Amino acid sequence: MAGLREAKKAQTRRALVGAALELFGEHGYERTTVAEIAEQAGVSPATFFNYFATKEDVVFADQHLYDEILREVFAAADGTEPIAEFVPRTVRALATAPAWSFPLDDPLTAVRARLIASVPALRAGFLLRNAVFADSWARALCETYPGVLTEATAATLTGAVMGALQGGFGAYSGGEPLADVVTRAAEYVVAGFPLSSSDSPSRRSSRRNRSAGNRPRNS
Amino acid sequence: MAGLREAKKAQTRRALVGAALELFGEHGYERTTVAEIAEQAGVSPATFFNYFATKEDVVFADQHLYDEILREVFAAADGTEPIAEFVPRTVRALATAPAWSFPLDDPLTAVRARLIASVPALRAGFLLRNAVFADSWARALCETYPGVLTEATAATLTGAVMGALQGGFGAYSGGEPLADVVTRAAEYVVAGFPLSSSDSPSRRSSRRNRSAGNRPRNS
DNA sequence: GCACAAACTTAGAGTCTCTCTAAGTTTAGA
DNA sequence: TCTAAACTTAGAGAGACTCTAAGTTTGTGC
Repeated sequence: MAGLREAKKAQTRRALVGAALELFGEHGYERTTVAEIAEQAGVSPATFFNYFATKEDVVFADQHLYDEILREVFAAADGTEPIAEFVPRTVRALATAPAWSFPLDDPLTAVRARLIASVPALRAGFLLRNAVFADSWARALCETYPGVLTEATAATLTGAVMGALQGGFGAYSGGEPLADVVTRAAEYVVAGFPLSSSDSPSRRSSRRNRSAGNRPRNS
Repeated sequence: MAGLREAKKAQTRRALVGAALELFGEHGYERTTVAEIAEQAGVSPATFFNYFATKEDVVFADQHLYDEILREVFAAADGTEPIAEFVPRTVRALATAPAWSFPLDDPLTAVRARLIASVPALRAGFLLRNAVFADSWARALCETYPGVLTEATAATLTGAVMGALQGGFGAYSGGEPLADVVTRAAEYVVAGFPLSSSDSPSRRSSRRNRSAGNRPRNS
């Protein structure tokens, strides 16, 4: 029964994340001290740093879940699927999986998104984590498609995809489901953006059908 | 006229940047204190924060020069050049202009590049500045090509281009001139990556249309 | 030259993040 | 129950950064 210690740790960790996001949402990130977070969670300030290396880390507590999704997608890949389809499919898997231990409709989820978008230090941390993620993504692509992709091309590709996701996410204003938006962004990156004047935004959907994913192969 | 004061300020600023990069290169970023930088530059620690808001800022002292290059490129643009050509041309302008007040062969330039690549805090700051840069780039594109680009598409595009540059730069190992590498990366983003097996990297220049897959593929 | 105003520099006190160490407390397993 | 490992904690301290008040230098009008 080695469960008691583990359960207590998970509980403390969760209490710290919850307390932090609550206080951040109420008073702002900079104006909330680690001491206040620890007090709200019922532990000492020293314990906070036992669970998170930095104050920033508490906002990205669940980042590692995306790594697992990536691992799963690549574990099921055999390198026969065209890269131009595999990459957008990977993006959709990342966008649709619930990689966050709070439910999507939890207020703290919204607080977290707003913090990352508005606090420069957190945005920088987010971008850094994404860049590291893009690095391992590129490495995995090279291993799954040996000979097809150079390291430089893979790094350029995954960097572009992550950049497109970030840019698209920043300009996202609701409406269309986010998973569709980011998947299309990935398709644009691998297959090219619709930029010629005859390919106006209003006709984008017809172009999208042609590009990747599922079928209508009516070229 | 007020020339003496300006000159002295510029001299102090330059002394601080030089002292900082020298000490960073010698002892590392974290192990160098602001007090040491100030002493080496012959001013008080308080003065350091008169010139730079943070210790990190001293590494990115000349970032604003890229903004000026972007402004110049867009000032000379009239919106008739195809976006698929204009964007890579912009990238080449950014890559070839000497946007750094130390010469390219100055040892401090190499120190700076190595620091940004190896110190997480600096890499994060670099990425944040790039993201802000991508934002204003997207805004300028929307203004130069009204009606052709939505805000979301422009943000996705410039995000992808910056991401591609970062990824390609990270995997850069010399050989080909860097300006060529990043310009080609931008071309990949706007027009699509050469990903099918018949389209090997060596003959990318003959790649013509931007459909997702001209793929004779054995699936 | 001289005095005044603005710009610039500085010391000092203080807050907060983060590190490290040593000591106390709790849990797992014999 | 006893022991060893894991976990928590207080306390001391370094260092980035802020703020204020005081000193110094520079440009301008006389």
